[in-house]
Amino acid sequence: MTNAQAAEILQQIADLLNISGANSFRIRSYRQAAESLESWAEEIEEIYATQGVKGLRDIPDIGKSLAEKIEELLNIGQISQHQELLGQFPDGILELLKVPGLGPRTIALIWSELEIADIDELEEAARSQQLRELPGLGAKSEEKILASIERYRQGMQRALLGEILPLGEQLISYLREHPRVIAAELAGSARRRRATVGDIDLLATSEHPEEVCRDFASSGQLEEVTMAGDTKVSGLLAGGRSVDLRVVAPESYGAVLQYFTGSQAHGVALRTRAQKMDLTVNEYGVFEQHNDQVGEKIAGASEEGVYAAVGLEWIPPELREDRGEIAAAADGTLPELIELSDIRSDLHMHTTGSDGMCSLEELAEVCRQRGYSYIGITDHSPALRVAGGLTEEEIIAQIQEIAQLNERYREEGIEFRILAGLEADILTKGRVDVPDAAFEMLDFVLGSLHQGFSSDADKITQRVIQALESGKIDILGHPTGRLLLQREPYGIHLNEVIEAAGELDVVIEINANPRRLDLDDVHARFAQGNGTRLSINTDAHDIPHLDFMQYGVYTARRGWIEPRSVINTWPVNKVKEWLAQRRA
DNA sequence: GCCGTTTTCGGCCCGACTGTTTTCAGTCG
Repeated sequence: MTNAQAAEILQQIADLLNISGANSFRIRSYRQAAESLESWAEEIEEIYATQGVKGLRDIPDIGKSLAEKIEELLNIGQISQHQELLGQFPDGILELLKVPGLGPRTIALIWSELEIADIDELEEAARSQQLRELPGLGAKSEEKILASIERYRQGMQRALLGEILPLGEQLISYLREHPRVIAAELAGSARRRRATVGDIDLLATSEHPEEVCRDFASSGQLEEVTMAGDTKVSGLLAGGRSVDLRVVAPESYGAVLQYFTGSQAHGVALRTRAQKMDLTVNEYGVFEQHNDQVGEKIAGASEEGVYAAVGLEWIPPELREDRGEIAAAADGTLPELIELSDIRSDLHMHTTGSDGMCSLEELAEVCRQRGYSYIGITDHSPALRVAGGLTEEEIIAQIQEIAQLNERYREEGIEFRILAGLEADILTKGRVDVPDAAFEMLDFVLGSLHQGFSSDADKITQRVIQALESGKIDILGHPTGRLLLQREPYGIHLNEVIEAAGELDVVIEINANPRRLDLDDVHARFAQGNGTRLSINTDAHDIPHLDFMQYGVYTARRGWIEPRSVINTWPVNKVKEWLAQRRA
């Protein structure tokens, strides 16, 4: 039972309680607990095994009652309350909540009055005009529900940040070029750089919002406009991705930006704090408040001002997930987050030697021009034949080629070095696929798992830790094998691996490929807290992939990572010393 | 159901929009 699976069950309980009309604060408790579990790096199974129920209660938003429910879940695999709730409603009812515009009250109504229990029955009832007979629903509601069902069935789900960010930035540059726009910014989860994003939220400020809205709606940027008002435009891009634009006056820009960047949990925490200071925060600004009387506005034009008004330092968007950032901003202990400009090298990339698209020399030249001061070449090891794994002779030949290039840089006085690495497969029983003679000559080895994903978590964990203990791995590559929106991570007790890596002085990679982002933010933060070092690498197989570095940095920032924890912010000599120490 | 700068009991974020209503409930972000 993983934390994510337990969180999913708590969310389902919240949904079912919602439909059954339970107290809304109670429902919120389940949701907050679910989110808290998802951002908790230690596994509940392990916490419970070592510390019992008491350990579970140390997780934020888990109290006596929920700790006992999680205990039940861990012991017998289910929660009786969850089963009872499931028994009260038909199977399709939870899916109804996914239809936009359809909420728990309406679902409860149509279930109790018409026994509608799934989307097909709902569609039928709307078409045959049965819904308008119910209190609070009319002909318009039927139309809206039919349109929503159609949109839901088209199935526009979340997409990779790597796909959304370029689209969002293109829309933002359109807005910035508009003569009436003073400033424009991407908001929502894209601004927080979440690994996956749903809708694209855009904000702009202007003295003439209605003109900006009108022009944006008719600009052709949107394939379809679904709503066009004086301050708000909604629509769909070609392909169906939905976009919301809001345009506000300059005096509210900071407040709106704060408001629509989210996350929801961060906003709630911020406004709760404001309340205690006799202030109220909304999307227009921060206002004084005495005995429910809203008074003078004290901030709103800038985001910095909004945070300052409630006694906080400005919080970088990547941290706004209610994971302790408000307390840190109040104490002045926010982390000095890593930035792209701190990165001096990329230690995971492939050449035509294995399955890459360009030669060693070409790749090195491009990296040098990008401003890196060194790189690590890591083609695949012999066992990975499908990806053109190098033979022992080929590895040695590549090491010699690298030595020649480095010699040339030295002669020409160029401050750039190539480290000879290998992406070695971690084989069964923790054997590392690096030939002995090659190992002696390589600068470093990056170890990765490419096979045997389906074996159980205990075995995979054991296998990886054995590989780390062999001393042959300097960096552990993409440690969970996840492919976002596509393949779940293989079962592995990641925090055990992170702790072992910390003890053995092995570095863990944040793979920057937007499809991977592996380690994720939550575990990266756990690693930093544990003193385990990290390395942000692109795993580039072609020149354009070198741009993935930004996504790795975003993930690190979401994990509160500071430059000191990331070895490829170090100068090359420090990395070499560290490697020499390991070999010794 | 959680939690404590006012609290171990009594609170718990805020406003816009929509459709159905004559003053509001439901949904969303």
